[in-house]
Amino acid sequence: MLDAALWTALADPHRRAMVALLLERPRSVGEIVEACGLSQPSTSKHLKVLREAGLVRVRQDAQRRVYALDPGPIAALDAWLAPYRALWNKSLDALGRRLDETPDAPEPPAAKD
Amino acid sequence: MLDAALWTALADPHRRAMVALLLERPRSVGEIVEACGLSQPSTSKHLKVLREAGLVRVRQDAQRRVYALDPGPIAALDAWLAPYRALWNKSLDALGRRLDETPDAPEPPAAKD
DNA sequence: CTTCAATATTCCTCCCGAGTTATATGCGCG
DNA sequence: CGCGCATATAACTCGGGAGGAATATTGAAG
Repeated sequence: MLDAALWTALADPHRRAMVALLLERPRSVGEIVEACGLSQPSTSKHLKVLREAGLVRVRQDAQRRVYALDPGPIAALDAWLAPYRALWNKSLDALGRRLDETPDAPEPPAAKD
Repeated sequence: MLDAALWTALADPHRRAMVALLLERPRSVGEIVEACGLSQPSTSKHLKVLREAGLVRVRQDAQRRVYALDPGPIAALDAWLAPYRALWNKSLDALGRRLDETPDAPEPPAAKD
């Protein structure tokens, strides 16, 4: 189960914030530090976790390291989610299929679509 | 940020296994205990976490408690994922758009669109 | 080669989450 | 009404993850 690291990485709200931040555009560590309000070492550690989960990639630009999002692992998350999508489609479908189990409602003719 | 509990719940591999188990069909606690190989109290605690994250619902059947998956939170996860979907679609698109950044390739005339 | 800026790493502390054992609750049955 | 089964909760221990301070590393510039 390789994506255990992926779930662990995304379990932390600060790391999710970083990922959301990197969705807009790649950023240097300094920018991320300032945006997240964390200390620099803590930020670097979080970035390391994201890196090892494969969620981000680093490009070295002079002294700066620019982090960018890697879409692969998030696509894997989407794939994990796939089997459940059928489930909630079905439940929405059942909702739309009218709740005729109401014992005292005499079938209101509201055909709202 | 209500879905912090959701991420926390799904961060644990045992709980993900339980969720996957409940995707097939609702199960009693005893079944889940046996399937996951955990002790009964530990299983109950995990189920409590899933319950408080809204991921599962309980139906009481005599002494047994039958747990079933609730599609709502997973749909929320899907919604969270939505902004990233564009990202990896774009990256796949870029792959298909041919990697013409190869320095020695003299601009192949493949105008594929 | 020295120095400075940007980032990573180490060490330490603390809290939270997971597991186990023991116990409580609730329900059906005789 | 007391017993046994299924599940939940409490009390406790333990390991890991998160945060901060201090330090190491790397690259650019002079």
